[in-house]
Amino acid sequence: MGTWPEFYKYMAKFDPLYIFEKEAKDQMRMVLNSLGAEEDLLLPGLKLHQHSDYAFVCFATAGPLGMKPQELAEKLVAGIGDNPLFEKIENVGPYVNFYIDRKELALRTMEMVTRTKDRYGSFDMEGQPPKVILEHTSANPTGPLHVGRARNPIIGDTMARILRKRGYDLDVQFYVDDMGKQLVILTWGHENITGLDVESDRADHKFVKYYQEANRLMEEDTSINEEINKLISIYEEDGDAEISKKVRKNCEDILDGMLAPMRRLDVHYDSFAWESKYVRDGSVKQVIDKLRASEFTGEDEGALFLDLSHEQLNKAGRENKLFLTRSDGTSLYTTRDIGYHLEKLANSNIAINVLGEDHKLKAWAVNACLQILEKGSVDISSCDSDPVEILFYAFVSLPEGKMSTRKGHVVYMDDLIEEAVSRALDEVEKKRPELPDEIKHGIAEIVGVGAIRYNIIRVQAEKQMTFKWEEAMNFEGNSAPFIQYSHARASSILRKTTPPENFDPGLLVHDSELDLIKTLAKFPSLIFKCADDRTPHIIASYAYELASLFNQFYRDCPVLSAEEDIMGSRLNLVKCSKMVLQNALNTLGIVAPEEM
RNA sequence: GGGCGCGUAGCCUAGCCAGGAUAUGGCGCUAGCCUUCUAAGCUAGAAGCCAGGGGUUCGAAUCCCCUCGCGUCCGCCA
Repeated sequence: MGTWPEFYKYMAKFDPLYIFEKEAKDQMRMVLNSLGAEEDLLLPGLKLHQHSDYAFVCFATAGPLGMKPQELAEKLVAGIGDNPLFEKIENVGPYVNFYIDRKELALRTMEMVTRTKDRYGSFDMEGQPPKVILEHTSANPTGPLHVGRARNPIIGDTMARILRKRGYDLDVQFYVDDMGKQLVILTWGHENITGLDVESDRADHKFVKYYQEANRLMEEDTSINEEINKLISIYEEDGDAEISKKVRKNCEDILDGMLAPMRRLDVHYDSFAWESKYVRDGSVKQVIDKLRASEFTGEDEGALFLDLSHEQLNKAGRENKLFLTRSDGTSLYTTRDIGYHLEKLANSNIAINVLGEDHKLKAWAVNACLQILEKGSVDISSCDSDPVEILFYAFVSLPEGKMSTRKGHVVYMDDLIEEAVSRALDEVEKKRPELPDEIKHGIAEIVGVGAIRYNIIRVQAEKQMTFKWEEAMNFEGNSAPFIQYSHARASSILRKTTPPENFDPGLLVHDSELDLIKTLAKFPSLIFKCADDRTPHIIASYAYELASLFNQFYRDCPVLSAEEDIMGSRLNLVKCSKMVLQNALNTLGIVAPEEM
């Protein structure tokens, strides 16, 4: 990123708060230096804080300087003196508090929002941006996506939007598992089972029934079991072009069906990686040969395994072998995944996967193998040395227990979306009966779908969730419709008058106005941090906070009835708020409606 | 049995990585606010041994150790 002043100029271009933070730090550094502090003592406590805009906590620094914390705080305040960027800099006991000059902040923030519009909160990388491959969803193409799986695409797609705003060159990939047994089983079912009630225009819904029935038949009839197993090995060896073609066709159809609810949720993929490719092109065989030659693997009746009892791999557990091939030498899922990831690493600077917590061991093994293949040794001491970065999420369960297609304990995404949109439509009918039907349906779709995305993304990925209809359908309080409603309110004001080009931000002096501006200012630095920390759920909190502050402003500060100068300033604040609400919602993949 | 993750008011949840000043919001509950830019909104109130116990520290929801509870994995399945 270059030298410090260059970085400063870079950040100041995108983040209106940056100059204030830098100035506070520079001032602190200057005074601390004059007091004889070492460089590493300077800034342990300088951060955003509830009691002021920036606060420096003096405890850690005072001791080594031979001062009492409060004494240091007083010296700092005296040494810094007045500063045009800050309204006031004062100490409260051992704390030094910086209060940003609100007029200065309003000016800079509103200027930046007005100028950059939908790019506010987006960063450009300097030079060639790093290439990131983000893999998400990658669900087995056997049937419709259910709610238990829904966390993956929503976390993935939101993360993708954040990384794009951060400026990365992003490729979002869906890894299609077309080598597994399930596809062959389901293809056999489709060819051989008749009389099944499968009316549906969606391949995923149709095929899941053949899949379930074929599984049942396999269990009760050994001859069918054998027949299908034979088919599986023919397919794996690509021994019959006709069979391969059929399986691929079914896979594509199911995949297309599965992605229908994703399209409705505005979840996007840039490319699809087909598992079979890595078997057919020989890369999996190369992986196997190379791993077989390494000191980290062993063989058990011809089956290759990763030896987890090896001192560098010491991963405890009852079973210390993680198998990489079958006895007949054919590959297993994990091994093919390594082939895929080798290609990924070759084509990217950063590879990120979104995975359920059940994949932890496998993901760990893939990373270990990638290290073995790359450098012949393994470092499992920290995730930082992992070639592939993983975002894990905990499962969504139903109140009655785990979601299971087999037991019928499932809520499909399609049903969830249908229900959400239908409930949203009820609300629109109640609240806006005068609107034409077409508009009502449009709003219901936006609101229902938004509510689902929001309720899934708002919770930290690694926390377990229990799916409850009442919560998923929440249209008030901490929910997408709450935020959308604020946006609609802002739009409604702006439909009535156009904000003047020239206005005085200094007229915005009400606490509600100032709090709102401060929150508008935080958006870019938040995107930056959420991108680097991989924490998409924080954007949900932010959007809610912003909407809430806009609603308070809406209550406290009449816009259209205000005196002309003030109206001009407020109209511009509404315009900026609308813009940032829209950008925040867009980051969450949620549509910002003009009315609702 | 072992690995990994989670545990914050009746319910859901932020903060935890980089320890500091009265622990963030929502749902629900109680009491209010629509002749005024959309009340899917706003205001006020009650409600917390931050799972439990030790430790480190001037200071711990946050760091370390132990215990308990929940989830998940430990297939020549994917």
